[in-house]
Amino acid sequence: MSKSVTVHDIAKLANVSSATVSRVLSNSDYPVSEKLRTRILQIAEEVNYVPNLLGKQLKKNSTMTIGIIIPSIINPFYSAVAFGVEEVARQEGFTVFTCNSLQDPELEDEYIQTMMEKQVKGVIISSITTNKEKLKRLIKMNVNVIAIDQKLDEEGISQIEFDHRKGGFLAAKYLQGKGHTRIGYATTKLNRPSRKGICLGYVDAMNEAGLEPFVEEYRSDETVNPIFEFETGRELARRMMDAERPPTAIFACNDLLAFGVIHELRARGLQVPSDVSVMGFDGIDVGQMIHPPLTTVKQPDYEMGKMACRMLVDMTRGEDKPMFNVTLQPKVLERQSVRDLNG
Amino acid sequence: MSKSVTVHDIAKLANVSSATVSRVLSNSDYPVSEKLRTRILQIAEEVNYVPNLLGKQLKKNSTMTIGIIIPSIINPFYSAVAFGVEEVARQEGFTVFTCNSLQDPELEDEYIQTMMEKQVKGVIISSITTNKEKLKRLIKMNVNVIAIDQKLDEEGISQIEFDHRKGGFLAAKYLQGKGHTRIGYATTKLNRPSRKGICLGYVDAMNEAGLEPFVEEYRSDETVNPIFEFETGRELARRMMDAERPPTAIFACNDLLAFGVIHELRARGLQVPSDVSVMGFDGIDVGQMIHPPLTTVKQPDYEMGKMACRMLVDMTRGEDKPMFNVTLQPKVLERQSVRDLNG
DNA sequence: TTGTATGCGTTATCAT
DNA sequence: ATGATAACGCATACAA
Repeated sequence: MSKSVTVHDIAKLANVSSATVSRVLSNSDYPVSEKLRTRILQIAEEVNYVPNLLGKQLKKNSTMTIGIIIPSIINPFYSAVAFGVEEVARQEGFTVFTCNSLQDPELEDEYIQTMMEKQVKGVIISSITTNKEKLKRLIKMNVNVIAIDQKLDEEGISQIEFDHRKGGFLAAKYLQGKGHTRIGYATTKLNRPSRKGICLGYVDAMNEAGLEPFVEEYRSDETVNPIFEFETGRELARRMMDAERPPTAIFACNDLLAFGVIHELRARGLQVPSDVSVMGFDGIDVGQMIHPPLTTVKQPDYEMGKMACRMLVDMTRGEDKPMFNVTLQPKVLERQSVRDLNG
Repeated sequence: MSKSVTVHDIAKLANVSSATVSRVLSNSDYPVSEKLRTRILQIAEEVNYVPNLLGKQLKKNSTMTIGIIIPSIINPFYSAVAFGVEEVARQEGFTVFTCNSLQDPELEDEYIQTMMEKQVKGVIISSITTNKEKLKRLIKMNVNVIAIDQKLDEEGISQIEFDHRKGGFLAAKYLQGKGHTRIGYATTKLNRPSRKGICLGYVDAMNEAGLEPFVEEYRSDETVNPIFEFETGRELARRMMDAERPPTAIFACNDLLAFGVIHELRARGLQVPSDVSVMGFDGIDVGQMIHPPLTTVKQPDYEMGKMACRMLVDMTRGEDKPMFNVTLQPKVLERQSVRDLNG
């Protein structure tokens, strides 16, 4: 446990000032003679010099780190987002703190606080709190903030939105196009804008076609566990198929839920899609690994992460920060879980 | 973009010294009169004081941050590990840098370097490089290191191992117990100890039973993409079923691969498990969401993450660091993808 | 081209 | 109980 070597140590060894050492080792464009430069580099190499970024960052008042706050890295959707974020962060020389808020407002605020204290340059957040005080403080502290997934109407925050409503609309329209008229929507608690958006879009499409919406909502509060989503899907499918007029197609608010729906249908001896069609939402990878491959609405998770980080990095660079929001568009991923009732 | 407020600012406002302010705001046990304490706390509150951890950490030469280096957060197995790590880190007041090495030795070394420079207290790593020089430097720098998943025989590194070999053995034995004699093992490239371990265990069990091993290896180098694993599974299943004596049971080196195997079998009109049985390895959550629910060998991912972080935290505390390794034991998760050929 | 000296925000040591 | 000051490791304004 040797004390770590500093620029001063190297300065002594090289018989130069620490300023010169710093200039060399920090790749400053400040002129230093080749002779000294090589000598210093050599010594640094020999003694295994490792710069202490704490000192540098304190001095320059700038850390090359950002934070990402998401409900849970276990959720395939968010892990794809995080992967995208990290990819461009790495390319740009940033390191990223990953924070799982577990959908707990207190935890979320706690993490925001920590990010401030650790002096991150930016935060990418999927926020679920209703009280945005902490978040406003973040912005006041000159930390760049980008909201993803969950809409966040606060001044000074750029958004990467996803058009959930249009996604819901497209899904219902797609099912209608396949000849379905009795289309159910299975959703977890409608307590978040994204969920409401999908539902609204679905209802729009049903109304537009003169069809009666059939929404089944799981009211107990959600957790962060993929299996919970799966089980919720089973329960909702149960309820819907026990209804007086069961649907011929079930549209689920996310893919994991759709997996549960399919599971329950099969348990009842129903075939997907020949007996009942199922459609998901999100487009996670495993959707194409199950049987039947899940037709779903693609929400570009990985790309969303990359884009968010790209915007963040740009913001940290440009002095004049052009604020703008991006709205990503949904796309139907046509696979094999929907039956065509036409002809 | 107001300059952030420091202990000195507060000191001025309260007409006290910055030392006193620091003592109060850092919850020091150094005695400060109640009068001053409350006044300082009040002012800090009013001016929205946010401590700059950079200064504190530089001074104390200790950051409450750790790093986790894994191949890819997109892989459900590693995201579960990361989730576990983050959970206990949070409880213990640590923040975690998440790093995806993408199985690239250079990237891995780069991240190790960054972790050193950022002065993390510990690193949890699933290392795939053969050259462990950088890692040794880490240890010399007094950073605690815990190896997970991939074995790492270096002095000063604690390991959380998983008994892959026994896992492979158990799987083969399980299939044998169900009456299977022609059991194939489908694996990605056998270039990592963990994969070799599973294979060895499988071969052990086959030999022990006087059965002929049947290993099909995908030789091209793997990537980090779950879909790649899936496709690999399809390809391997194709090869195995095209063999002269196709197996009645296929054991895959991970669950995603098993998904691909099942997919390919179905594409050939074969039912799982009535025609061919399939067994996976890892026990990721989605395994129970597909059809049929996948029988597999559980590798305790989440618990592994928690345990690794717990050990790490303990190491950062205790002055005398008791080094020890943990070997987690495999367990067969009996679900419905294996047919019982007996009676 | 090189060196000196100061400060980033914090805490710890030593006086008072 | 409180204050003055130095120090953590680094980068930079200024002097030489």
